[in-house]
Amino acid sequence: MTQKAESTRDRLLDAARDFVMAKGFAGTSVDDVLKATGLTKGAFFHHFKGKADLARELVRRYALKDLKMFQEFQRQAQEQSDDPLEQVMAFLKLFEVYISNSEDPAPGCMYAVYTYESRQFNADVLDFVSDTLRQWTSIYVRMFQDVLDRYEPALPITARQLAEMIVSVSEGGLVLQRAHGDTDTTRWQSEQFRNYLTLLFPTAR
Amino acid sequence: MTQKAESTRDRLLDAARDFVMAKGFAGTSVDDVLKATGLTKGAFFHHFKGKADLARELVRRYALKDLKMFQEFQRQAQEQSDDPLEQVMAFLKLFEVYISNSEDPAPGCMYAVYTYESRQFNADVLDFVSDTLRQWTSIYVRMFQDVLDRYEPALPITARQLAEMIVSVSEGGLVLQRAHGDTDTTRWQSEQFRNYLTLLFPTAR
DNA sequence: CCAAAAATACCAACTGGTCGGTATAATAGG
DNA sequence: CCTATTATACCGACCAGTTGGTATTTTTGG
Repeated sequence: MTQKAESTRDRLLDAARDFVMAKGFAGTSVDDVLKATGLTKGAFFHHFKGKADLARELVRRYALKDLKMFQEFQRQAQEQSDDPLEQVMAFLKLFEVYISNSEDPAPGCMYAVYTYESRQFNADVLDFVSDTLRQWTSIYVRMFQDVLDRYEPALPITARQLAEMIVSVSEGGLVLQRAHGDTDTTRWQSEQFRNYLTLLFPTAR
Repeated sequence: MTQKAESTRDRLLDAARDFVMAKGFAGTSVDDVLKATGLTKGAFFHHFKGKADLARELVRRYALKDLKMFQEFQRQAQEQSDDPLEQVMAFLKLFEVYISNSEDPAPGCMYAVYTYESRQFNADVLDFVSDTLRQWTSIYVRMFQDVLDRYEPALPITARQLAEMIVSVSEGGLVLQRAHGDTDTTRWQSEQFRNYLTLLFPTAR
């Protein structure tokens, strides 16, 4: 068999992810996950020390996947152009396509779930979320720094400010998208942000 | 007595709000609220049909307060200037001050809590959240339409696009603010958005 | 105006069910 | 056979919600 069936651990994590993104972490019971996977307590507590351990592994796996995806987007953006601003634009477009093509009926960000249920989690898990968001931001910081190194902005602005703004816009877009049941609010917001960049760097092109 | 002590119902709602904003709705038990208020089951189920009823009343009260606050901000902004763009700027500044002066250690938006725990709530509650967010947006739409009626934007853009962007930025700012334990991320993001407006409407002033 | 009646507000104890978690037994693969 | 994995059975704590009751306030009718 070239492709082994999904491991029990991964089946548990996948099911847990779906429940957590729909009902929150506290709203997701271990029994929910077991019913969805057809497994039993024995399997669950063999793979996870407890529900808190599930929380940690869940967000760690989510962060790993996200990071890989962003690195892939960055790679594709870099091969599309040598211009740093065009690379940022390409990166954002890849992100937009990814979000609006999600087959998930109610996509969202797991970090947002964790931060809005913050008292459910250990400090180390919350620190991990905070750190990972900073890491996500710093990917953008590097990209925008390259832009600022080449082009003069129309307003005094730092790479960090721009990076934090697109992260913020993305998170907010996902909240609104979920609230309204859209598939394209986040993409729309990202496009708006690209408009802003166009105005900020008029010397480009 | 000129000022009656806070009603039992309001005490329950206040305590519930604090718990929900810290642990989520599913993570908040009725007993949590009762322990915090010193009340008992009898009082709770006298004032609310059940936990679902609490959810509804909680978000309705939140929306009412928010709406009043925004109307007050709008009133103050209008009396500060006759220029529609300056009014928007003043409104945003009032919002920024409000968010970063919040005594709440982890402020946030209740609508975000509800949308990220969406499967915990009845359809009518979720519809209410969606409608209220749209209402919030449309306050901005009216303000931006006044701006567009007077000034030519540097890029073709609609009032709705701008309105949805500032709502999105606000929601996202609150997520990041909670994640990092800041008090000023949201204010920072709103300032960025004002930069964008400055670039968009260069003919102003 | 006053007392009977009724509605309101709250309490303490309890119920059936679900929660996360454990102990142990069965099963399976190298 | 032996170890990793999964199933079964069970536990105490906690969950939302119910019950029966008691003050307190409001309404009503003579």
